[in-house]
Amino acid sequence: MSDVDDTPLGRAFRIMETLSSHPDGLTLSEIAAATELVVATVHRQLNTLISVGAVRKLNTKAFVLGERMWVIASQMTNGADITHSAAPVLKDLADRFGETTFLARLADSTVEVMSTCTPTAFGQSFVQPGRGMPLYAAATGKILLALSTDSFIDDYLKLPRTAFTANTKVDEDDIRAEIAQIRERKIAICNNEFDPGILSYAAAVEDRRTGLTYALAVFGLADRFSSIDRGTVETQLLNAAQRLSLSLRSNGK
Amino acid sequence: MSDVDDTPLGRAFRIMETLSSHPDGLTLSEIAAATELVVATVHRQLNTLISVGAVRKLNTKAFVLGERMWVIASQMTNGADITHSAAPVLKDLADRFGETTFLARLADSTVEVMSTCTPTAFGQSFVQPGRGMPLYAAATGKILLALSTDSFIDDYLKLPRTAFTANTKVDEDDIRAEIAQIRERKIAICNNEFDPGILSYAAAVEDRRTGLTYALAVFGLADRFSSIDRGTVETQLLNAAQRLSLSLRSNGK
DNA sequence: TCCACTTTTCCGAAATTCGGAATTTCGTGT
DNA sequence: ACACGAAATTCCGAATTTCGGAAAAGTGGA
Repeated sequence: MSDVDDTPLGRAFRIMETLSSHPDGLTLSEIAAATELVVATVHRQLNTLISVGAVRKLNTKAFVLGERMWVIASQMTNGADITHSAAPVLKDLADRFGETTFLARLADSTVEVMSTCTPTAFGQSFVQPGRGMPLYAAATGKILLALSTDSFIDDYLKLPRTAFTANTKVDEDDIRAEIAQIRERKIAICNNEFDPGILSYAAAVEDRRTGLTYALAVFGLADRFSSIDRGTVETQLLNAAQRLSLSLRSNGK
Repeated sequence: MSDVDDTPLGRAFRIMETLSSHPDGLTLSEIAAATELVVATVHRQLNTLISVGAVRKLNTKAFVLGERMWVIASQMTNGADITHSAAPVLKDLADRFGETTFLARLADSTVEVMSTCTPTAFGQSFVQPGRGMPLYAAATGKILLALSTDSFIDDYLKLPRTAFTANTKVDEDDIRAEIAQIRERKIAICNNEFDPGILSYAAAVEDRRTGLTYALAVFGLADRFSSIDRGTVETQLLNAAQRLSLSLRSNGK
């Protein structure tokens, strides 16, 4: 529309802008009409946008913004949309077990806690949003590490480690063995390995829009929390993670 | 990095991706290093990105993602980040007056309520998230309309209007007069003009990142709510809007 | 099958980008 | 104030990419 938009990049942005307000996708001709661009141009632009991952083609007819744009948007908003979708899930889980729950992600080789939820009518949380937990000790760290690429794991394991408690696993072989197990069971457990006296479980949440994975975790004093059957916790947690993952698919308001 | 990224668009995306994870900005040479691109290329790309509004230059040294990207990100996430920042402000206001508060935006010529907050320990809300209110009757509608461009207002006033109550202003001159007043006072009031028996106040929240404006509103039964001094409500509301607007500047975690 | 519409392909002209190298500006220490 | 090294900006010919009208191919309904 504006004069500065009459450049290759400007046209690409006009298209992306149009797609951004149509989550269900638009067809080639609809995009051309909305952007006031020539059909052939839109067609070519869409293909280059697709080739860099900024746009995705749905059912051979509709186009939507692609993974690359979602990753950028997620970064820009600090994952606000995921935090948003996660709130009810965190609350549900917290109330179900009477323990603190939280959502975390990988950032610069450490765990960044994005949001937490304490069971209604209960004291304050042990984890504060922010970053800092290592990937080899806390449950969230373990699950995030286990689901990373092998090359990332290799690099990470070259870094030095600290034994936070007597239970902390610092030996590379031990950690690799646990990673294998976590990959199979889809659940990570941390019993007295990071914070003394604390037991926590974590499951992965897959964001299909960005390809990024997050960790959903429950967290409590071992004395109290270990009285709840382990299988029950795991099932509920996996269930919640699944639910959250699905709710991210079409970014339902 | 990838082979498909060796195209003009791919390079632009590499740069935007890099900037997305550095909210405080990066210098030209830092970007060049991070993206593994030649400095001259990054320099040129940044200029074209700036010319389309995708990137903004800070203090003559640092670059950050620009308005255009924020608008797109905001659209993609359905304003999740604003909703997120607004939550505490909404809650504070709601508790202060004991009335329902909400955040809304303009969408397709109607008001879309993004999130609501009822005072703690009180019944349910009158407004449900979703869309539908007209721009000439509800307080949120009025403020959003008043702050739109003149051409938008002209177009909008050509549409037909309905008198929801005996107080609804439907005459074009009346509406234009009120718009002028709202622009000056920065506050819109709706007393019994849309929902019968309801009094509401709305103020504008400016999102400097996107250039978009949102409406922050308080909402209550006229019988009860009108007992609170009008000046007090307006001051508090403007104050809250200001606070929210500032918290959007640097998207603090 | 025919028709109307949408999508894809073609292609020469025009615009944009690339990046090495030269030039200018900026920040600092003396 | 002056000099020096790093960062930013400008230059420019070669190479790549884009543009959009027009033709061809594909789609779906009557």
